[in-house]
Amino acid sequence: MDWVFIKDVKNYDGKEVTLKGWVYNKRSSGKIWFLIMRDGTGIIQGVVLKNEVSEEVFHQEDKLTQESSIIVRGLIHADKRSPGGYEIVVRDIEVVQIAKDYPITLKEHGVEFLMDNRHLWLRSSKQWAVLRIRHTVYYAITDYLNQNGFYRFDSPLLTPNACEGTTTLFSVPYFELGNAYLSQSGQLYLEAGIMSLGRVYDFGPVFRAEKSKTRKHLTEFWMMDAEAAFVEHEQNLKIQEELIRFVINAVLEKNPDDLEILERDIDQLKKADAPFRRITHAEAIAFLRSKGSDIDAQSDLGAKDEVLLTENSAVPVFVEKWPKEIKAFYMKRDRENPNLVLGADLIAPEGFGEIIGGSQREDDYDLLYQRMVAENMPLDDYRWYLDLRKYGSVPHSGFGIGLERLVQWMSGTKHIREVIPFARTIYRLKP
RNA sequence: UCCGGCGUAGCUCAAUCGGCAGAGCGGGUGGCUGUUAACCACUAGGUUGUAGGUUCAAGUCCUACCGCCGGAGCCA
Repeated sequence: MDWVFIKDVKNYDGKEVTLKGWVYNKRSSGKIWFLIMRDGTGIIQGVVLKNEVSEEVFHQEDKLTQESSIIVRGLIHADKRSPGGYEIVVRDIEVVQIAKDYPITLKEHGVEFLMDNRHLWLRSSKQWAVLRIRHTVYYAITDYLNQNGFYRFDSPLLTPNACEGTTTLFSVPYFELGNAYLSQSGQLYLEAGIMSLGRVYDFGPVFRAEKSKTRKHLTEFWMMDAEAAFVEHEQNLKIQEELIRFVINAVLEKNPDDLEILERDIDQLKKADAPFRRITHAEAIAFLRSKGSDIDAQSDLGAKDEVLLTENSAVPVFVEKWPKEIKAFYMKRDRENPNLVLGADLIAPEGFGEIIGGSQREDDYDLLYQRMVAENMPLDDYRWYLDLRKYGSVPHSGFGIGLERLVQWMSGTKHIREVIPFARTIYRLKP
């Protein structure tokens, strides 16, 4: 008898199969009982009839508890009364292990309890759906890049210094060399990579030791950094837009069931697959002031500002051309206005906030050097980075996507801790 | 780090003005042949976060501490 995955049972209508998985729920009614089981690929209802199975199998109902592991054999058939449209008429149930006192019920639970039991919470249907969407987003990003001439280039996670110098880094003892720091971005290394491979990306965990305490921050999160030689600001934005729209379409195509489990408004995602809006930072400030904000002209955008800027927009919004003072040292100056840099943040609609930060990079040795001196950066540690402007410097651009932010938006998840298997936040390191 | 809030059964919560600690879920026992977070009956389950204080009496009021949640800043 074939072992099949629940997602494939529709191909086995009228056939006997074996399913392997876990008890999700059960309902009994005297001489008939229903077994809801899941196997990682889907969920299906089993029907156990008293006069069609042995006494022993029928009385498994007494023993089976939520999340007990089981192997079920039976006949697949379509039935409208069954959730999912198919069910298995059970012939035999083999118990692998009986779960005792599984703590997470199908009722409501609090955040702290669920996070303490994250290792089990992952099995719940909404968490399962989010993880499947995360998988799609991850592979859609790399598919797009691989199809567009980007090579995967793995940046180091242990680094001698801050990438941007501003945020706090986690430090770890490093033999005789003092402290190493966990990377907060592989970008600078990617800039070396493009001089070899032309277009490169990395995709891995990065670390921020800031005591951020919001629904969009993690101390460990996954970032995809891409970098491309001879690509300037305009083309940089074009690549970003194509990539994000590629991801939207992948999720809509591959995860309709998951979006439904999450009660995600699919129309919102469909509407976002259209040309993105673009405004300059100065226009953003003017707009926010017209809405009653007293935001400073040299100010970064706060969470509320991001919401205001996108509240009437179905598509993501690029905010470009920022005052150089509030952006990183490596961003290239705007030829038309030396007080601005050619950077852009991409803000997702529906209040999900910034999902991409990118820029054209400064490729002029002297300008970069001056800027680094002005920021008191340890030049010795960045000699190699300056070298890139000495030996065949080219215009180039890049951007970084926060995977969890993007998954948050795609899945419509309110808090970022639910879109990564095991969230690391300021007050949580377990499980 | 700052501002605000919450800690009561395994879980989610209730407990009026300070006056006998309770319900649903989950567990256990029994019933039911098409259930959809099934339902019905019965049942076990408590150091009210910790330490002090006020009071005849504290889950409730006061102080400190601990834990957590939400938000801000910073960023992806």
